[in-house]
Amino acid sequence: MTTQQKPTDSELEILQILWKHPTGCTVRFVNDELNKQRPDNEVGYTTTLKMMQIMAEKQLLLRDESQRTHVYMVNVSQEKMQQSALDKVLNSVFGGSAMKLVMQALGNQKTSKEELNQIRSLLDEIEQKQKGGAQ
Amino acid sequence: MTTQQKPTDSELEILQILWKHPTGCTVRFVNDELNKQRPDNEVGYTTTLKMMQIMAEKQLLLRDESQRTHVYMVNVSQEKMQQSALDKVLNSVFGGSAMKLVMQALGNQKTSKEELNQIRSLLDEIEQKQKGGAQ
DNA sequence: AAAAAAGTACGATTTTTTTCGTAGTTCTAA
DNA sequence: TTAGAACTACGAAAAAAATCGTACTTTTTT
Repeated sequence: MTTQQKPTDSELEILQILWKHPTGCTVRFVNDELNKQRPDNEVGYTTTLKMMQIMAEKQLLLRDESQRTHVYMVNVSQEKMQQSALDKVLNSVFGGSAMKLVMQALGNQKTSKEELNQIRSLLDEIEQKQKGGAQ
Repeated sequence: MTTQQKPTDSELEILQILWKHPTGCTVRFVNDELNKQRPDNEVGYTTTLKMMQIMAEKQLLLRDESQRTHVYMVNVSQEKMQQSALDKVLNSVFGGSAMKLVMQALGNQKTSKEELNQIRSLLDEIEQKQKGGAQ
């Protein structure tokens, strides 16, 4: 039943922009942002348009057509996508071990003391939940 | 600098098997494993063969042709691939925040108490390194 | 030693993803 | 009120990835 939403890489690129602007964006805006990020290898307006139309078909986006200039809004939660992307990486390169993934992510990133503590808090929280929460 | 190796999804599927058998595998073996994992949607022998040949060209694999039945060995470290896969996810869905990634990974996975402690140790270690290590 | 089995090579097809041109519409400004 | 700018729709080309068929060679079996 899990209707595996599986955005492609360039869909993801677009989604990212939309997530930052949850109130909705025009194609023009997204296209500009996109090309800001990749000043080499620019992409044409109609390319982005087509992309977003397809994404709307797939229900990844919603489209407000009440104005001439359509406004698109993201229709999938970032969390959900994060989780599914994570799952994929987990299974494809970490052999399913979340631990290893976390270790690697922590090990190779510069993480501030503050962030480290934040993670510690999370660990405590998880442990609490497991203790009390039962089952 | 980093000659970004970027295996495709099905290349990754093959790499995974090879990582589990670092001494080398025949095409036949890999193909069988592959189809074990996806009993629906099986893939033909020559498909896998072709795939692995291409991967050898790309230097993802090494090939021992001394025997008639060629033996392939993985030629990229799992760590490197893990890191690059992680980077990709990091940038494509987590807006570059390793923290968020870790939090999400920990939050949504069942993590044993032992593992949690293991992570705590890692945190300590990182902190130590940052304190003393300097430079 | 002939037939069958197991391999490799390689071109070609199919499928998926990305990109864009063109046509037609609506809005804007001179 | 007309030229140009900004949009959308849509088909289709281009590029990338995945799959397979066929021909040919070497082993194995009988």
